Amino acid sequence: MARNSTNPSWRVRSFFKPLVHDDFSRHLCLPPLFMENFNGRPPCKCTLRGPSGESWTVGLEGREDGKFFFRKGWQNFVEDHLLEIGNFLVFKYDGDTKFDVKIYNPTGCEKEEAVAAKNTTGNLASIRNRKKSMLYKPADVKETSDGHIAFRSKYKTCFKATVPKIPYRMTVPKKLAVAKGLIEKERVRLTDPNGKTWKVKLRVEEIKSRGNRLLMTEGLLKCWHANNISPGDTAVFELVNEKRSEMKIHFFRAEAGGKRPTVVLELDASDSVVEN
DNA sequence: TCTAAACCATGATTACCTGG
DNA sequence: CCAGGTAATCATGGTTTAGA
Repeated sequence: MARNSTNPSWRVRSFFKPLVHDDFSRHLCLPPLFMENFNGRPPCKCTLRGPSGESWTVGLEGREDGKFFFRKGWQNFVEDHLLEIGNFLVFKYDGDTKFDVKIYNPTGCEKEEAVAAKNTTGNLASIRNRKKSMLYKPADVKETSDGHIAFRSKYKTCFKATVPKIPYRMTVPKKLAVAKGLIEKERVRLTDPNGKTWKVKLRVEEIKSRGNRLLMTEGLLKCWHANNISPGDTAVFELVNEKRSEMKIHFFRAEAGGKRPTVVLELDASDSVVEN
């Protein structure tokens, strides 16, 4: 049966999906009523046209319970548009195999980063990572006349720390950890300057009747190794997404003699800068 | 042997209290 | 209100232990 826009049997042409569960990154369930349009013969591949006008090919797979999901390729769409819980997607169907997708923030406004998304399907993961990294607002880093490094973040929250002698643990400043809810999280995702992401475990350590501290542990060492980072180097963490505990990390290496670089943090929208 | 957790020690900083 | 003393909290890192 030809599916086209003039087919009067198409009752449901569009639908919306709020992203409320954290499994959205693997698949997205389509509304059963919308699927009834296909009379049991849905296409196995669809094209999603994002807000940028670029297209992504996504598999449409059925499950035994009769539900249908965007599956194969969907993850690319999610990553390229930096989709996150709270985003609101509107799908408009052309009656054939194409969907126009609009993406909105919880504020009700269209998501800016999504408008800028470019399709890289089929390219290497590193290209995807690099592109993702570039979608973060770049920090303004300048060397001052007295040899210091002025780091101006476009995000509200950042902190700097020296990579400790015992490199597989690092303290997250207490105030920030509590204020930003990190103390209740199990993991953070760090994006290094190459755009590669690292899942790092968070662990609250009790300090014998003296309160506690939040440590980044498992996974941290791999990130240091991959970036050739050693104890004494300075790392700056920007909290780029509070809900998803995503941080972008910047490195400033110590000089050969072990002299640490002096990094001064500044913020555009003053919230919390923590200097250790 | 390496990584990571658990526990401990210490110095620095911050918060709080009190007397003038 | 302020200065000084004290207690509480925090950051850092060392040691020991466990598990892969």
